[in-house]
Amino acid sequence: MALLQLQNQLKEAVRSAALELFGIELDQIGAETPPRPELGDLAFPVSFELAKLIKQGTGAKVPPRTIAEQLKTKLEAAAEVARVDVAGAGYVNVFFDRAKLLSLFAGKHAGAVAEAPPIPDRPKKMVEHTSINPNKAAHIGHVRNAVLGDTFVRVLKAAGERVEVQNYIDNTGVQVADVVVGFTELEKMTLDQIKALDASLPADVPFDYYCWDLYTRVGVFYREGADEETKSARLRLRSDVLHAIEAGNNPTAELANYVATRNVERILDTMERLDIRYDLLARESDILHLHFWDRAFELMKSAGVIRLESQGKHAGCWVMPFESHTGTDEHESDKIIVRSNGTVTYTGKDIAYQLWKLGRLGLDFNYKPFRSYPDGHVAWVTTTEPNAEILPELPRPNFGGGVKVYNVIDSRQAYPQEIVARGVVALVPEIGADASVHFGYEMVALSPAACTELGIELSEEDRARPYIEMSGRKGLGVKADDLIDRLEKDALKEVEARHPELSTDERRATAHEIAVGALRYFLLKFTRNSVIAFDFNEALSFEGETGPYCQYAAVRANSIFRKLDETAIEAAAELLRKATTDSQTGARVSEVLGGEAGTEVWSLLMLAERLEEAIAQCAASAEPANLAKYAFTLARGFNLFYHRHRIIAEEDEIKKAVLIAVADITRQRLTSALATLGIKVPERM
RNA sequence: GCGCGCGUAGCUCAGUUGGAUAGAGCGUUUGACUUCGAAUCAAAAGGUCGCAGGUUCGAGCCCUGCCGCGCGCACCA
Repeated sequence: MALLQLQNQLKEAVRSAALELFGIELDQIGAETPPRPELGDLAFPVSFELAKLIKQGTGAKVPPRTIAEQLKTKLEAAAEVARVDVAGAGYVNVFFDRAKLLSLFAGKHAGAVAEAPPIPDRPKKMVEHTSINPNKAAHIGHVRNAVLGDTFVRVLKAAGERVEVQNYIDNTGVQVADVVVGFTELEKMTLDQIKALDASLPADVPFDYYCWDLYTRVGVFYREGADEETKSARLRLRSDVLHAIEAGNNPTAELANYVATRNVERILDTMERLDIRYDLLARESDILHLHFWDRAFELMKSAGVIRLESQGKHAGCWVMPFESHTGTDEHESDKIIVRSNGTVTYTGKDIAYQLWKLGRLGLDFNYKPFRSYPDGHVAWVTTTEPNAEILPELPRPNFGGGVKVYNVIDSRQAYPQEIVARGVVALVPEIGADASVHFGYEMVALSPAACTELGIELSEEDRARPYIEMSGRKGLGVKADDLIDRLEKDALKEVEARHPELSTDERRATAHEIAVGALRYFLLKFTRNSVIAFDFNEALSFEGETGPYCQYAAVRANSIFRKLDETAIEAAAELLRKATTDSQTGARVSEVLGGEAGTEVWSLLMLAERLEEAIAQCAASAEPANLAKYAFTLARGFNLFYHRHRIIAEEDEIKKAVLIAVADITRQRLTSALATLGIKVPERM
């Protein structure tokens, strides 16, 4: 039995006791962990609520402590419960039978949490993340998006959900058009020349890096060094390119497609370094050419979700009424979906796409494989070509049609996201208002110190700010690959100093895992709505509350078991099982787990056993930082335990068995928690 | 102007649907490697939880007002 089951059992006991004693039906029973282990293993603050309900029902004022006393006797009946205390103003504190619980937990292979198989009939959840404009390299702000999304996917999977991961490719946007203008106007290049350039670029300036610089140069080209007439001619150039891309089937569109696809490939390479993968790349050009919008437009018109304005400043536009934002003189409250020139806005396209994700559009993409990962997983991409996917050896999954969609998009887009969600729910009310979730997060900004380090000159105004926003347009930002390279270099230096006996490949692999652990943890330890003011020292640290700290704890634990006899774990479990029948052994185990030192060991076990709870809570709250904190707390607990006890040298057989069991459970749970965060545990570090 | 978010230790941040003595990391000071790995551990110092009211057995958390900061409010994507 797992701890979670035991908790649920006790909650049921509280529920039936409340019904029996007071005739009150409790719908939700809160159970919490007491602030200090001396107070117990599980606390029910339920007496306070019952006191309130009794007063409401009968008018009788019953002190919470009196209620708690009555609940106490009911809970003490459970076999796993050693005793129950009433504490404070009326807490019901449960103390478990430590020896009994340890014997229940020991020797099992509990590490399978991260690979919990999805339940096949489970309705599918969709997570869209990354969605970087494919016109330049990814920066750390993009990585925050991808790491949050990928981690949340892992959390959902660990909680037994079926999940589909999508990456939206806006390959027809102005950003791509800008880079195309850069190639054709600034570089005067043809598609063949671009391909030749791409093939000849040095390793330290890959295609997406080249585009990064070109993109900023185009920005300057539009804005500076020319008279107004020339500038507006240049901007016309941009909109001509944009239209050509949208229309498709012309040389400009072909060139743009090459640029976008190459950038997507490079971005996927970057993400793969961080163990981030996708099931489907959904391209905007395909949404356009397969007429998803036309269908959505018809649906919206016939449902009366949008209306055609005949007068006012929005005359000729199709708008969606949006009353929650009161209109002012400057800003209308209605949201334009179709412009007066007949073109659709981004929001309109997004509604169509969101409908498809939820299986409510009545149209589908065509698909073809885009890339295969080493383990055989395939990321597919949408296409307009019919039957493109017919490859008998590669069965295609069914994409789309989820019951719930999480869009990982930064919180600046809260307003457009709200409109999309409302539009969708207005069209298909039966899916419910919570089918579209904006999984928002704050941006990664640069600290003034980071800017200085990057050699970025700041204006006086910017220097006074707490942080400076990154900008792809201005080329202001830390490229993801650069940061990963630097982390790997730093980690490699440490590994080389500590483990000269390892081969070059092993050292490099270890350094890579440490670098990934450091970066992923750094981006996950902040809650979603906290702005990360990026600081190199903090991000490059391997000490304190970091990924490597957590990895290190697991590595140390593993090294104990590498040195122990292979049968030690099973032998320890056997001895602990004996303790449940043999009263003398049982008393000794209780003694080892008692007292101040024993309570510390016991607390670690309790914490480790709360992994499922932590994952479930993380899935429900959609806050990956919760799990990151849990992993760190568990690692910290283990490091203390490690320091206090010598397992291999322990002479007391019973104590050794207890220590082995607790250390084994802890390392399994820690490894599992880290895996769910996308962090691996190296052999040595 | 309206909407959203934030304000907690010197700094960066947590704080579990309102719950017990508000917690971490970094930094500072001090101590611990002859032991299963010191990327570690222990100890100390550090708080008017922005301000003022309110709700109740109980508020960092909920409500109201104010102050400060950030973001958003396009026939841009």
